[in-house]
Amino acid sequence: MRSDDVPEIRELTLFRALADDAFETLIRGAYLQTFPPTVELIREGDSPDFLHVLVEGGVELFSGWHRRETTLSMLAPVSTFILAATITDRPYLMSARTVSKSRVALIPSEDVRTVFDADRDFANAIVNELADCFRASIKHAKNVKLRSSVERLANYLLCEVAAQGGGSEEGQITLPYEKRLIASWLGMTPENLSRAFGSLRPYGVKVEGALVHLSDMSSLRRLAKPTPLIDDPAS
Amino acid sequence: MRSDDVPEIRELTLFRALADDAFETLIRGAYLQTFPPTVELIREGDSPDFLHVLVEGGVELFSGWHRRETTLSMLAPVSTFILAATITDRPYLMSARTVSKSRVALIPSEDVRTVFDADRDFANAIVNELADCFRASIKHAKNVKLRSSVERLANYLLCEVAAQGGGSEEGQITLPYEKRLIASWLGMTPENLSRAFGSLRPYGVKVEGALVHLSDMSSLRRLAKPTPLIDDPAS
DNA sequence: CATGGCGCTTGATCTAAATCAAACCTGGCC
DNA sequence: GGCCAGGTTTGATTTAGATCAAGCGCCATG
Repeated sequence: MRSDDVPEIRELTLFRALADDAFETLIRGAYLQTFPPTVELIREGDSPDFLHVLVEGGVELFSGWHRRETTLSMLAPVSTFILAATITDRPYLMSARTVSKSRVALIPSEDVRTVFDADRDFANAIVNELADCFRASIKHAKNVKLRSSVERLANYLLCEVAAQGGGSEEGQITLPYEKRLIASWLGMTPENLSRAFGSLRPYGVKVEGALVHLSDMSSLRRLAKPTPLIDDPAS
Repeated sequence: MRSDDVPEIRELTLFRALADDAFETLIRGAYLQTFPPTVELIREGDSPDFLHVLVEGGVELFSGWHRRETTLSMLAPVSTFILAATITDRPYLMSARTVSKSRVALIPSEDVRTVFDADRDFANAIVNELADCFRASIKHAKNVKLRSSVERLANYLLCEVAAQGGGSEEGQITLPYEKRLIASWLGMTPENLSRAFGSLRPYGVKVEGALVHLSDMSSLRRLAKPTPLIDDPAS
């Protein structure tokens, strides 16, 4: 494992409270690989041999069912996947694929479980991480079941502009993923995402490729009606 | 707390591995209440003062957003809610309401966190319970995003007949909840659920009130295409 | 036993989104 | 610099599901 990446991995909430020797145990048995885009790292149904850590790039968690496919999560560095499968040693429910050139650390699941048994702080961190994942999944289900596709897009844009340091009235974002991936995560087709962007034009939303300008966020908020119980990742 | 209920609560996976004194700590501070149907036990956004244990009856976990509402989970005895909120001490993301006369134990969240800090086996059980909740939520999101409403109903019936001890070709179930609640959980209106039942008639599905007869389960499976990665609660 | 309320079913209509097709645009590769 | 492939946009059409309305049936209550 390149020592360059270790500090960034150490700083992850999951690992931060770990005793040094416990962290060393995990890192010593891990290895790091760089993957080009569109490589399938995990296939749903498979056994979770590793806890993956995305160090650089981007990863999509998705699932398929008889010629249909949907995106369930989009991961940014630095983050782990899939802790719930690793800790319970049950088959992956989701597949994972790189969406851009990515560097991923693979930590053997057995090592994770060994340290989990031994290190109290790690157990605490795991509990909080699992609770966060579960809460994120509930928010996603609420988003999909309670809102129309235009409402989901509007709220997505408001979240993204907050994450990218925009103002409270105007802002600009660069979409972090291809539009067809965002469409899939939001539960719609790429054509429909395009039409949804179009229907937000009267609310001050202007699209130029991957660049999106928001010039009337009050108006957009009135349409979107954001709530921290769905839209705030930290809540 | 009535001593009648304590053995059933003790047998829950979450509490089974607890040391006797730790379990006593939880039970001593808890109290038990009986509620009539349609009582709101939890409101989303509120602070999680208690971990609830459903001892008898039924509870629906649901969420609302500007005049819209959806069911996110239907709980049967004996089960707990909402562990993720209790353990992280963050606001409830879902509301809970009784769907029939129910007996519910309320265990103070502080006691839960105290025992979590002190009892290693409890920490393990909590991790597994959270992972299970997260996995169930992923399966629900997959069901909602990947399947049509008829496919969701067909798979629901196949699951329910397996849970109620039906055969592999024919079976009969009693719907455990009102149809409008099942419709909400499956992500459709009551009218649409009725029509979905109707469109399953050619597949051997016959409805009489809350009683459902399945007389051609091979045919129904070919339509439903069940997969353990969505439909098996134990997988 | 009668009445009223709520859940469910059915019919008619509307709408949001998917599907299919075609054209355009952009970026990467030769 | 040109070409090609993939992503995106736009148009037309279809479809799944929602909405609205009305009627029926069942269960609980008086």
